[in-house]
Order: sequence, then structure tokens, then C-alpha cells
Amino acid sequence: MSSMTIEEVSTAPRMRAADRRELILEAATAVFGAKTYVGTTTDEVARAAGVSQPYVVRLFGTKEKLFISVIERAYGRLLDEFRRALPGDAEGRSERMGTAYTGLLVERGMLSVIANSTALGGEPEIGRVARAGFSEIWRFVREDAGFSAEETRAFMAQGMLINTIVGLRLTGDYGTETAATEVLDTCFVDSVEKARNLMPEAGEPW
Amino acid sequence: MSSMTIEEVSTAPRMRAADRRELILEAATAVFGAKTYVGTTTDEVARAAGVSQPYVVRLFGTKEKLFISVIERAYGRLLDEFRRALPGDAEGRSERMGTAYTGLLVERGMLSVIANSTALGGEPEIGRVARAGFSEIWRFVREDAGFSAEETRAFMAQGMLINTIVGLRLTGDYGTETAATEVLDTCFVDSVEKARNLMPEAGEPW
DNA sequence: TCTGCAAGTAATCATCCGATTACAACTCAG
DNA sequence: CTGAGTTGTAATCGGATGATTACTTGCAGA
Repeated sequence: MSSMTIEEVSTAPRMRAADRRELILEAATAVFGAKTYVGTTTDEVARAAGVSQPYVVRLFGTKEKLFISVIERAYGRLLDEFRRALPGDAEGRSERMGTAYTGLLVERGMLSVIANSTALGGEPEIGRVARAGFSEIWRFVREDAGFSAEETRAFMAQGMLINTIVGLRLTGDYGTETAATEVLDTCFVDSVEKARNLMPEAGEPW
Repeated sequence: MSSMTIEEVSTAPRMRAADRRELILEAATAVFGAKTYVGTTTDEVARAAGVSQPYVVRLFGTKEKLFISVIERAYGRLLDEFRRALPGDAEGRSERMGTAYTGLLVERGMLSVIANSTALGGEPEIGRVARAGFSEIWRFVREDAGFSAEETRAFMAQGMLINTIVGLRLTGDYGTETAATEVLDTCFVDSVEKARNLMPEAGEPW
């Protein structure tokens, strides 16, 4: 009674669990994308989402289940964007889908999470989900977009090269290093600047 | 004196440090390749190499420095193989180099380690080495092998797709799943069986 | 032969991290 | 208005892991 203690806002503002889940998934995508699955702690995800670490674990069960939700959501978003890129002349389809892919860079960690998932085939649970995601994309490109097998191979390969550019943080070397300059120039013919602005820099995570 | 205790061979057979280093690098490549950089413990590497964990740390300083040695060695081996694939008619060069790349699968973890390194551009030290490795390969393909920029892009992209096939453990789904079957058929036209035999299976690491 | 360095280990430490438990506060149906 | 379910946190635990320390053993050259 003698002293009035300041009421600290120690808890996050109330929110329905479904909304909180989505918010955590968004934050988790950014953190997992920047630091890989194994390299990320549930506490970092929690802090990025503005909640406590135990709450993240309780909402998703385990870190592994959280990551599975993250990559399922990422492949889902990718399919959404590809679907939106379908309408229009068939010749421009590949380019529109490529633009849709790099456009996902604005959603932090989205591409990196997909790239990371393709390295985790050895993990029993995560591997199954990652293979399913890859297969679904392949099937979409092949059937819904109507690419030939060879066209699909080339398209997917190009996507994996873009993942590498992002993962390696090659944009920082553009202009000063030959390989980085050329790979960016050939991958993003006349949209290099736009692509560079969307990508993470070399100085650490994202 | 009353009891004769069995002399346990508790220490590894003596070896010169340089040889031991190479032996550890080989084991580390396999383990890092199977479980990623962050997911691997120095103790696992030590056991795979048949030495104690502290000795691994002492020989390389830190886990990070060990991994850097591993990826430098991997890019070096890759360049060796590419060099050996150069001689001969120019039209077959791309195919010979592709074969050289998949041939590296026999050296456990080699390709996976390279793939993993391309996701670690955010790590200050490792990122620098990984970017240098990528640049060196690009430069070789471009200058020594004489590919055009566009040919180089396509060649590298194809390599990244192969990394994905390995990382996802797609070979296990060959024949039962359409996407896996098609991607393997298009990537390894008439050498699918050979490639499958070299690749890790889905059931965990390698 | 002996001695000094190189090769190697056992034991241990401090830290980190995912998970569990127990509790607090908000909200809304009856 | 109340009480029960939902949203959320603080505290803490046990196991793992990278690194350090202190020690042992083998070997080659003076």
C-alpha cells in the first residue's frame, strides 16, 4: 500500500488461438527461413511473435510439428501464387510463374523455408511433408500449367538455383564479383534491381 | 596384482596428425552431409572417425572451423572431378561434367555438404567460404569449360535440382510416385538405376 | 638411453534448449 | 454475477553439446 507498483503489461493482448497460430506461423517462417530448422529455437520464434516460449510449444505440440505447419503453409502459399499466375497466354506462363516465385520473397522466409525443407528428406516426419510439397508443385506445373516433363525439369531446376542465390546471399556481391553478377543477370534478366531489393543481405540472418 | 585386468585398446592407433585430419574430414563429410551443419554434433563426427570428441575439437579449433574445412575440401574435390571431365569433344562436355557431379555421390555426404553450404550464406564465416566455393565453380564452368553465361546458368540450376533430389530422398518414391519418377527420369535419362543406387534412402540419414 | 614433443583420452563444465508444470487473468454463457 | 473454459506466463527441469583441463602414452632424435 505504501508504494504503487507500475502495472507491467507482461502478457500479450488477448487473441483467439486461431489468430495467434497464424501470427506465430508468420513469425516462425521468418525465423526458420533465416536460421534453418535445426538452428532455430522455439524461444526465438516466440519472441518474434511476441508471446512466451511455452505457449508456442503448447499451441503446436513440438518444434517439429511447428516446422511442419510452417512448410505446409509455405507450399500452400506457393501453389496459390502459381494458380494466380496461370491465366493468360501460354508462352508467357513460365515467366509469370517465375515472377510469382520470386514475388514470394516479400513474405519473409517463405522461399528459404521451402529450400531448407528440401534438405531434410532424412527426417522421417518432415521428410514426408517436404516430399509431398515438392510432388504437389511438380504435379501442378506438369498438369495444371501444362508443361512437358522436360519443361518442368528446367523450371524446377531454375527455382532451385534461385533458392541457392537467396541462401548464399549472393546479391551482396553483385557488381563486385563476376559469378554473382552473372548468375543474377541471367536469372533475373531485366529485373535484377527488383530482385536484389527483395533478398536478404550477407550480414547475417534476414 | 591379484587380478589381471584386460588391457583395453582404449586409444586409437597412433597416426600422424595430418593423416588423422584427413580421416576426420572424410568422416565429418558423411555426418554433416547426413544431418546438416547445425544438426551434427562433434561427438558424432568423432565416433565416426574413431577418435574422441575433444581430439576433434583440438585438431580443428571449433565445430565451425571443422565444417569450413569440410566444405573447402568438398568444393576442391568437385573441381578436381570437373577438371578430369574436361578433355574430349566439346558437345559431350556438359554431360561428362554432369556425370562427374553425380559420381561424387559415392563419396558419402559430399554433395549434401555442398548443398547444405548453399543454405548458410547468413553465417558470417561459413557464408564467405560457401560463396567463394560457388563462385569458383561458376568461374570454372564459364571459363575453363567454355560455357556461355546461359549455359552455365542451366548447368548450375541442374546441379541444384540434383541436390534437391538427394536432399529430399526422392529415389525411394521412384516407380510409386509420379513426380519422383518423372524428375529422376528427366534428370538421369538412361542411368536412373545407377543414380538410385548411389543415393541415400528415405529411412533417415545415410 | 632418456627426454621432450606429438598424439590421444577421460572427466568435467557451463550453457542452451525443448518441454512440463503450475498458476494467473480474461471473457462470456447462463 | 459467477464460474468454467480459454488465453497466456513464470519457473524450472533434464538432457544434450561444444569446449576446456589435466592427464597418459608412444616415439624419434641427441
